[in-house]
Amino acid sequence: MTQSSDKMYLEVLKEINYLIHADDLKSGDRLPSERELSDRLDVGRSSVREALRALELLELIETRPGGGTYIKAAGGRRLVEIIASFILKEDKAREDLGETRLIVEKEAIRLACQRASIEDLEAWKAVLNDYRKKVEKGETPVEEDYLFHSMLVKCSHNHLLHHIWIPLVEYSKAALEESLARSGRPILSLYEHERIYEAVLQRDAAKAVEELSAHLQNSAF
Amino acid sequence: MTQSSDKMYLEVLKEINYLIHADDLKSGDRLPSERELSDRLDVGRSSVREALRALELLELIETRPGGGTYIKAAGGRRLVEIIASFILKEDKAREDLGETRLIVEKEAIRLACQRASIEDLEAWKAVLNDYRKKVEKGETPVEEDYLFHSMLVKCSHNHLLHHIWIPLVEYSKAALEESLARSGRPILSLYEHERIYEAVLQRDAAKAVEELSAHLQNSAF
DNA sequence: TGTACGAAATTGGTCTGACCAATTTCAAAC
DNA sequence: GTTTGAAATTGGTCAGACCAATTTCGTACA
Repeated sequence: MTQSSDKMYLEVLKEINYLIHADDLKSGDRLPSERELSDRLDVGRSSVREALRALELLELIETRPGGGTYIKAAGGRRLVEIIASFILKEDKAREDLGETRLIVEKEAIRLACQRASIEDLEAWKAVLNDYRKKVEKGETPVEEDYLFHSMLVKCSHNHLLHHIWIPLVEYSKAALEESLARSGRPILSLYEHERIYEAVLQRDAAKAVEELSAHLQNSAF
Repeated sequence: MTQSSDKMYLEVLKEINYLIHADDLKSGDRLPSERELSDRLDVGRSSVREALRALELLELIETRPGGGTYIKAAGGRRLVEIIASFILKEDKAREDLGETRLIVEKEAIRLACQRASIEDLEAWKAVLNDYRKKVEKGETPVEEDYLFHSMLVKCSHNHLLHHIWIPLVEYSKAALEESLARSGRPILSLYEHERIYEAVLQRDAAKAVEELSAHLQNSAF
């Protein structure tokens, strides 16, 4: 543990990562206790905790007092909030964000046209229906809008693309809320969502991309 | 400091974030010392350190022994590596990787055709020349191949896209080495690189995408 | 007055130990 | 076999010690 110039917590992270790969640990599996890691790696418990806090913030692990430390399915939402507050102080970053989101969603919808299963499309339709109900009640469908786009990217069946997309859309949340708060925008957005959905249902990639691009532009993100 | 159900380190993160915004701190600015934060926030120094380690891993801050803690320009490379190492344990993930890399590079090269500056193109040409020299010496141009593609994505002038691309290509490194080790592949790859570069020089997006796609396919990643 | 040097102070890095709350495990009783 | 309670284990927080690295400050000298 003294062979490297890295800080202890980084060494601990490496060992944890190695352990996960060596033991083929998956989401839900339990890591050794803090004290055991401390003994095993011959470092102080504080160093172990520092490493674990870093992983916890990334939502890669979950700690339960008295229960232990568990691997978590990769999420990243809180992480995104934190990064956003540091990053989005520059105008260039905002431009790149919008552009990158468009790139990811356009490619995702192309793949969705090939790969969306019947079940996918039914789940997506349900989300669309929830959106309509919200709009009819005069409420702002922020969460439903998120879910609509999330389904879109999930229908690509490229998990990595979805992971990349999540932080992108989180950054756009504030802009989305403003957009949907504009008079008449929710019903128009619903209309656009329906056209996007129909294009994917018809497996028409060119039309889907066209409708999606128009939608994102009209949303003024 | 005892008003919330959150863990201490999360409370500390919130306060640090508040401090940064309140004092309009920028990259390079110094945060209060660990001991000062500990006093100010009425928490143990360990809790402060746990919070700082989490931010450090995100490369949002930099700590210098004896010197203090500084805000860093947002990087994110290590972050992405760590997330990827957790995500990329599944076969499906590997398929998604190749596909996602193709998506990112194709979109990047489209943007490069619009945005590459004269300086960009000169730097890229220099990389291509290094590649040629390596091949003529009979050496395997692994690093030069990486740099060629990195330049390609940088010419898009979308920093975010480049950040996303880096881990994608890191995970393709092994496959790249195998590919370039095949007899005759380096010279062929050089030829393909030149055609890609020429297309971007001509600002011909369709041709650039076509040449790039063929190249990535021939590389058999 | 300006510069150089050394000591003191400050800062981050690591470890240990104490103690508490939450959970899990284990043994005994029924 | 089930239930209950005690003991053990686990994470959470804090304090303190001590070391290495850096910064600051005071003094001496030109």
